[in-house]
Amino acid sequence: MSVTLKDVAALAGVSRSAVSRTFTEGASVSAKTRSKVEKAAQTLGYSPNALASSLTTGRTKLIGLISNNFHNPIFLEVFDQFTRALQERGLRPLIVNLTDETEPANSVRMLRQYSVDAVIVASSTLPPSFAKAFHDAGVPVVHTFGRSATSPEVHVVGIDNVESGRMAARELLARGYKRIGYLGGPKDATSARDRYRGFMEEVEKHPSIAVSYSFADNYSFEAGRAEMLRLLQGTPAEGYFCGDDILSIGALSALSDHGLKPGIDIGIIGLNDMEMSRWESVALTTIHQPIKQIITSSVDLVEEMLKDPKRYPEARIFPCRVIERGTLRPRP
Amino acid sequence: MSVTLKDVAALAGVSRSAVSRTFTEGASVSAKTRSKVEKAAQTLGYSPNALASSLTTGRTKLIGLISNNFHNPIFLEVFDQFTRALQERGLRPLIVNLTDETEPANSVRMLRQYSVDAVIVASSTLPPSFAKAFHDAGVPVVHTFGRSATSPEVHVVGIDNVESGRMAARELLARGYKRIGYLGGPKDATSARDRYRGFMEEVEKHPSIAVSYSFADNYSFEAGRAEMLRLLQGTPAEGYFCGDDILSIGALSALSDHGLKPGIDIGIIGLNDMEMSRWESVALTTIHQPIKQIITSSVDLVEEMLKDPKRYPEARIFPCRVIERGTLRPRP
DNA sequence: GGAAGTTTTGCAACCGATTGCAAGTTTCAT
DNA sequence: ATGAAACTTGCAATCGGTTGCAAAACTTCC
Repeated sequence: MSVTLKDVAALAGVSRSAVSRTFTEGASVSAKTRSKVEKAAQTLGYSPNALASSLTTGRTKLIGLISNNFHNPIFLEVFDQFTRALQERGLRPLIVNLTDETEPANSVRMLRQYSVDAVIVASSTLPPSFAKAFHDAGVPVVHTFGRSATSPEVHVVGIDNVESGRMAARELLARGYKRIGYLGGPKDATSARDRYRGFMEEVEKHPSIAVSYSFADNYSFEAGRAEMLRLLQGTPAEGYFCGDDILSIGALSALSDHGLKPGIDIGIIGLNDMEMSRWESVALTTIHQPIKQIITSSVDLVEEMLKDPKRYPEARIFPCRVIERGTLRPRP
Repeated sequence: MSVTLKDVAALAGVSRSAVSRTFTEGASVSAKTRSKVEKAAQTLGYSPNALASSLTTGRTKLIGLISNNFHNPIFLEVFDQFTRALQERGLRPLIVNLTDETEPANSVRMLRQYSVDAVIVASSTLPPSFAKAFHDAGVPVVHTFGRSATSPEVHVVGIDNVESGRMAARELLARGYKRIGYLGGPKDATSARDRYRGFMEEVEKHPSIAVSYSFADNYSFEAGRAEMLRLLQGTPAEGYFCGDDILSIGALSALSDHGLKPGIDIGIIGLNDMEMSRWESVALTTIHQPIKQIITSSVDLVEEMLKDPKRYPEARIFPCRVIERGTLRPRP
């Protein structure tokens, strides 16, 4: 069927080793054989079977990319960045869509069957234990957007979620909001909990401030909208920190239903700064999470681990910053 | 390092063949050996190396998934559906992000190196020749969202883009718009051209109707917005068919800048019916493209091709229908 | 020209599985 | 108990490559 090493060797009149060597970086071949081989390979249309070679080399260049955020548009950006960053380095993403399950066992088994060189868990909602399961199975792993504090056994790249919560609280307070609220992602997501913690920590320094909180069912437009609609049935706060831009946009939609103007009637600050938040019709004031840097750094880290799988675990934390748009009242 | 067939065989006290056979469907093993092997495998934590077995079986269950639409949110839905559908059937998506190139040679080579069993080209902008390159290289291929008419050599699953153009035109005419326009995707995308063709074909039956057209730079919010802003500098038409929901949403944003109300001042009809179009703040009237059915059918087709790689090429065309929301004036 | 040093080459074993074949074991009817 | 038929099993070759090792082929230098 397809053309193999042997065919090329035969045509070029050399041994199979010679052919193998012309296709492996830094192997010893004379210019003469190399050119003979290359010509033969050319005419036969040969290209080496990466999977076969992985058998002996132990490297597949396959990287498992696991996620469960398929309803948050930010993830398209994340996907785009990841696939590109991996491709640029000659690595191949093998996707796992975890939409309905959070049990690592299956994914671990499957990814081991395919001998992935490493795994990237790209999710802010999966627990550290999920990533750790790969580590325990001997698979190098990076948890991007993961929780840093409590997972010393696994590489984590992302932001300090607690600090981002504080930052949001400070921002709302600086704008003079007196009754503020946290509208977070799903209660069991580490990111939602950490942001909550930071937010509360900061607010509690100011006893005069009234604070409330609630958690949406997941990081999605619908969940954000539903939660804000619920809040609007009672007495809403003056300003909200929504734990993610997509929640914010859902919340904005709820406000609009009630004829409320964001930034005027009710303040909203999000987190992520996704493309959509920049749209003029959205103009969301938000905390910028440096997605691109986080992803590049994650892939860098993956490469490091390919060289040294026992690399000492590390947390790479990137700072966030507030992006001023139109959904908070101006600072006084 | 990792535990292999041999280790299990040794522990279970049987030959390697016996182990292999207990792990392959429908092979001949006695209940006794099977249980011995399973126990040994259990204690060792063995699971077969899919790549090694692919060497002899010639099947990897790896499916190349190629796309270039990483700036259209619809693609997140597409991605979600594809990865799930493949997973459910025990197939593994190997992603290729084609953002900057349209030259098939590289992708073909790479995917052949990884011995993918088949390739799915998920793009409405790549030409039929792109998909054909895989066919020519002997790789089974399905072009999802591809152009059906002129590519008899490759399986295509999608909609009839020409007909969708006609449908849009009929809808605008039925609402009594007298000056209508097509705001399409990139000029070199087959989908944009076919929709244009159908649109014009239908309009030309009505000589009294004034028609105009233009093409956005790509299928993105920014491109749609930019193009509509440009149109608004002159004398815009009364109703537009935007060749994709994301273009429509970009266009809506432009209208809003000019204080124009969609459905009242200017009509907009999109195509796709993506999640976002259902958001109350968007409420886009659009032509529903049955994404889920298209994707399921594509993966079905992939499975068929695994059984019979020489399967006679087929176009699977799914009907669309208009979804009435708020961006067209009501039918009289 | 020849010794020593450096490169290049092919052989053969190996990576982790599968599978045709023949020998060994069961089953079962007689 | 016997023989034929049906299952199981292990051997050994194979899939498409890589790589350590020793032999062969070049260089270099005197």
